[in-house]
Amino acid sequence: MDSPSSPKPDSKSSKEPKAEIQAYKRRKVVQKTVVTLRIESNVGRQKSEGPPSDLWSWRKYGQKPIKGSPYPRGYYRCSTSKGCSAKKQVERCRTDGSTLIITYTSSHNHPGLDLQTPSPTQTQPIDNHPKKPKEEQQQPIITSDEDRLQYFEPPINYSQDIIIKNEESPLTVTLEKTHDSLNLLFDEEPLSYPQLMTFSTPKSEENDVFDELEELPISSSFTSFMRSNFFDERILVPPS
DNA sequence: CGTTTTTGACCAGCGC
DNA sequence: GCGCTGGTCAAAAACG
Repeated sequence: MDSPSSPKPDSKSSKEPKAEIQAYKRRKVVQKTVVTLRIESNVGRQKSEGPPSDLWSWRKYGQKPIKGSPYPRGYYRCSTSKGCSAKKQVERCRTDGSTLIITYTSSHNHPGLDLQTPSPTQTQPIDNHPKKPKEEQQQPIITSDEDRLQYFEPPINYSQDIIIKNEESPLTVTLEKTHDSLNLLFDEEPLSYPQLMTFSTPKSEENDVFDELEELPISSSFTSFMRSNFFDERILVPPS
């Protein structure tokens, strides 16, 4: 179940070492927003991966098989703007192939398409953010660092449940997107979404055999965690 | 012809 | 200190 082509990563082809390799990310302290959406039978454009669903264009720059997951993880970069450093990782849930896990990193330096937010004056109903000024869609919220600002907009082309969770927080917000456009401006504290705490009962879709095609020892905690979010609990709101 | 995707290799961080 | 895993780059191929 390794590489479908050459499962033998040879390293004999020693080409000249690149001494100009840019410094990789030193740490993974960058803010990451994980959006978990369930792919139902509603998907019609997703071939097999499901990279779209955003307002920006993403260019795939890498793909790697994740240990413990039968599905590879795709690495995308925003191609809408040349100077945009927004990135996202798309992968499927190891236990549910119907669940797509999109991890957004960095942020966009440009507004998304005008597919939504027709009224610049009419802000989104979601403004429970204390720091949510009036940046409609043009001026980025520059607080301190460029990594701080973030144009975040969840996929709005599907009708599945979207679970947004912060990597650095056990918090998991599950919200159900109906058909409206949701503009969420995430900061480093997505702990304030009292209105987004809506949950829709997941339809009993026909899950593929992914449920048992793997004999990987999944931690019971993980399973419990998943179940808690998908079937029992909807959101975990830690006391700020 | 330009842009995007694919694939292999390389490197850094982390765990053991 | 070594090995493993994850993340990114780069070249070639594919596609529009």
